[in-house]
Amino acid sequence: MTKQPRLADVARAAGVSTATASMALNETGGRRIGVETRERVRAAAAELGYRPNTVARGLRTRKTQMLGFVGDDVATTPFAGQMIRGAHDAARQAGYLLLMVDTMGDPAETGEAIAALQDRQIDGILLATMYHQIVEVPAIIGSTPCVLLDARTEDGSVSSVVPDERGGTRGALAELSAAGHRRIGHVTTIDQVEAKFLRLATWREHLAADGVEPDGLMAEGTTSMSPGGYEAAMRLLRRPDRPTAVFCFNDRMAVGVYRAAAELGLSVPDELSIVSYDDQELIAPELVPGLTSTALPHYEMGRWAAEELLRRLENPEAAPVQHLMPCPVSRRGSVAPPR
Amino acid sequence: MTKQPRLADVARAAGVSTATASMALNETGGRRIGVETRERVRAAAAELGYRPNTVARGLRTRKTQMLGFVGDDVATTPFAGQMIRGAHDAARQAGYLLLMVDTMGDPAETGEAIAALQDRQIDGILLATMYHQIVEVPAIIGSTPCVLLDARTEDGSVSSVVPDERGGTRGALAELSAAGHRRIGHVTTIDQVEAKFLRLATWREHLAADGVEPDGLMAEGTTSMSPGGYEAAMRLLRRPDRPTAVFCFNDRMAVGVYRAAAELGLSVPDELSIVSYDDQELIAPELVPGLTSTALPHYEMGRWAAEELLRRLENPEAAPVQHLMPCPVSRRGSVAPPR
DNA sequence: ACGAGTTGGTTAATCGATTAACTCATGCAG
DNA sequence: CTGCATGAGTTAATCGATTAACCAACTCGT
Repeated sequence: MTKQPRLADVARAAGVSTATASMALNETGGRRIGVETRERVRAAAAELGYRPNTVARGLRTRKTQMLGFVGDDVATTPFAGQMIRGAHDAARQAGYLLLMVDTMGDPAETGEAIAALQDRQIDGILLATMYHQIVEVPAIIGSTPCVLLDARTEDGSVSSVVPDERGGTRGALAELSAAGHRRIGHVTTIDQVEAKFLRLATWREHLAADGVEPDGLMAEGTTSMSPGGYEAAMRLLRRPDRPTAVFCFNDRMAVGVYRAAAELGLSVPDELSIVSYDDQELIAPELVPGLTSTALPHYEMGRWAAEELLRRLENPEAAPVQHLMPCPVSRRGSVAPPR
Repeated sequence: MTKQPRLADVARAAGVSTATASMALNETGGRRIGVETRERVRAAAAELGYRPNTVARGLRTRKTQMLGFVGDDVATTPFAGQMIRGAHDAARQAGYLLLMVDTMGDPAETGEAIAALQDRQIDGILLATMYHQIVEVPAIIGSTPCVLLDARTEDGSVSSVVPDERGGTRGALAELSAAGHRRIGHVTTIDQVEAKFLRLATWREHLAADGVEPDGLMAEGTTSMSPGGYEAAMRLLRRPDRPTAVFCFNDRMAVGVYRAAAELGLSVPDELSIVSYDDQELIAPELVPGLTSTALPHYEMGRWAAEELLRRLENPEAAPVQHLMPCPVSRRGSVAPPR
């Protein structure tokens, strides 16, 4: 295979200068280039199979058509893939590619990662965390356009997208209320994370709006099937005044709740309705009965973040946007009217 | 913040030419640069916070310190993350970054992805598939160095790494044999994939070596908990001469086998031992009892592939290597001696 | 028929490094 | 005292595009 043709080769083949060739191919330079010439250049480029060298172009224009994706743990969470994919799809549609770095949650590593990306002249950075949290943007990011994914800053100085936890929680609880439940329990995590606070607060509000006292209706555990979800559910369900339905912090804990219910002889959903959060592919649809669960919109968040970043590249002066992505409920068989 | 310093700025600050500055910083050009000068340049660079512009360097050297990672489905499989992470870690350690593209399994898209990566002058390409298969390398790849990840070619003309399915299967079966099982059933998938063929063949060999007839000991189903694993297991376990142990194609199907066993009143592991493949984080350790399962070494394969690719960049003439990555067994509670 | 606009290009500078080729002392053998 | 290494840098070309600044030839309005 001979060497890749350069712009100069195309220009020569079309009998014009490289300047003309460049302008013809890029539709740039206004009305300068005649229709017939443009066609000739196009034909020559197609004939030679010319592909512009993005590195050379990048050097001149300072734009590389690459976006940096910095994640704090790409591998171990099952959600990461969807976030990356969303960002990837949006980027690719616009002709951009994603340059990925995983920092394993190490702040020093994050700084180096951002620097490494900047060295490569990426056009912008997506800063992703693997669960919803409040972060500070590293100073090194400087004036590089940046959007936060599944995270936000305290002051809202940077565009960001996070799941609408309150809306998602209301959606899950609405499933229970619609079925007639009032005494709705909550099995939550001991981890002090943003998602916990928001889901817990929304659950409290929901009960309050319904005139129900939350005392004795909440139990905490580690974020795990067992002992976390299981033991918390046991504490909740062994009470004489046990709830008729439970809202779980997430699907993994919900597995423990199923187990506890089975052990106590409570059939789901007839004697105990269950709703949850996360809608994990390997869990929610596979439980018997299927678990009604609110999905975290990772794909959509990834997509939105990349689109927002691209928008900011066009228009760097636009005010930052804090976006709440809706969390849709996947309705399955774990909800029924209370007995 | 003022503009990034260029090499020329460093050179001026150190009172030398850019050529000298470049050679001093890169340890290149042999003994040309005096010790004292080198130090002076180094100090100036550090002082100014100089970082070389990789785009400019790439244009000149035709090396971008970037590797392309082309996956056929980055998002939907839970394994992808580990593969990416392995490749990422190896690349990063060597100063490389990963440029990712997901083709969603579309061959046309794959071609475009490779072209897009080549336009960006990536130094090499990792071609990953999300499950072990035999592929052809797209012609467009030309002379770009390339390593296959979780795939191989028919003719072995390209370096590749795939899981050692036979070794992994022998490992799983050895757990059962060591416990004293001889009539070992196999629940496998109807999908005609490489993994199925290899695991099935190895299981047959294992039985043959033990003088056991495989008739009636195998059942197929879709690759799912239910109906796949469940129904296949039911067919196998309802027979009067049912096996005392089952080797499952993967963890998802094993969940169905657990369910079938429970339904038939067979306790695991006392009345039925179970081993499986994949060792999925959300499944194998969470079942009760924990499922003994052979892990697919995705992280290690990703790492090996990137390392091999980097080796080939150094030495493009080296003969291609077909690597089999060992699959270690995670021992849990699902195996006991037959009654 | 002359200056002012268009049209449709071309020339050459530039982006920021790397590196081949050259220069200029010095040292030293013969 | 000539001539050839050797050491330590410098000059300038180069990678492959983009684009600001020019330029020549026409078209018109007055």
